[in-house]
Amino acid sequence: MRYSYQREVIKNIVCSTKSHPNADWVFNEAKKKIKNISLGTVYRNLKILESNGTIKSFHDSSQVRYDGNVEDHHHLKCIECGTLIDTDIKSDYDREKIIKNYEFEPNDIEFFIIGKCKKHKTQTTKKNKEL
Amino acid sequence: MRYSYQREVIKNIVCSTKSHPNADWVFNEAKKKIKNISLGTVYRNLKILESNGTIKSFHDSSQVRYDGNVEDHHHLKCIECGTLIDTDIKSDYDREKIIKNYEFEPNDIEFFIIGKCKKHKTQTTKKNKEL
DNA sequence: TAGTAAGTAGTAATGATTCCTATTTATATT
DNA sequence: AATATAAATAGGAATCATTACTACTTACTA
Repeated sequence: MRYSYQREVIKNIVCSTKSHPNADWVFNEAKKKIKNISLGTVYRNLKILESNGTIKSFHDSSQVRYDGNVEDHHHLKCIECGTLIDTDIKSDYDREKIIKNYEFEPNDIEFFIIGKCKKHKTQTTKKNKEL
Repeated sequence: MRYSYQREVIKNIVCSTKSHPNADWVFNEAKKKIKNISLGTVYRNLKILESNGTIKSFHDSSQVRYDGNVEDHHHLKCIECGTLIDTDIKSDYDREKIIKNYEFEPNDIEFFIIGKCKKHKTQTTKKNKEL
């Protein structure tokens, strides 16, 4: 693959944030470095970087989000503000059972814990914790 | 809420299939019963039925899919053909750890096992099973 | 240092979903 | 039963994320 400055910039943007940005956010950041970069270039390179294994992606409601952290990890998602929080949570499932019962070859999992973040959790929950 | 024949038809369509349909599929099925039903009506009623708790929804790449099975269950998703298979798999995570370490109030999880279905799994996997 | 194929900018097209509005309809009230 | 009215609908326009297209530019090769 040929070198491209645009791709280099895009990679650095995604890999230096923990904000799980979408293409549009990356595009706006990239414009700060390359005034006339095009949105199509951003989309194309995000895909290339993903297929490279340089970054990861996941679907968040109607958008694709990118993650420079390629280590195996899962996310907490706040239903109030949409914030995605990195965790070191391991999720567990019975791999052998899936292979056996469903004749399915599992490769990967998509796992999100949906709820309310620190800022948005209810008083009730806070109280319950204290009880 | 006022009765609507359109909503009744839409509910029955979603609740009588295990195909995890998107709005467009439901629309086409509904047209068989109501020739001039509009796509907007389908979208609106799917949302209503979901907020009702009558059906569930989840995001599958760029689309929303609906599920008439409201029991707690997870899905296997084939990367080759996109098929979504219902399972009775339980996924496990450390709820207390999330509350404590991340000050997060978990309500729900989204869990997909990604891989290859019976029709598309590799010979390698089949062999490995036999070893 | 020129040739060429990969990459880009800019813009048009697409596909899923939502929005808008005039018309229709379920239902509550005479 | 006839009427009023607010909710629901059909049909089409608008939106938003993403992809496709194409003429131009650029990294790399010989």
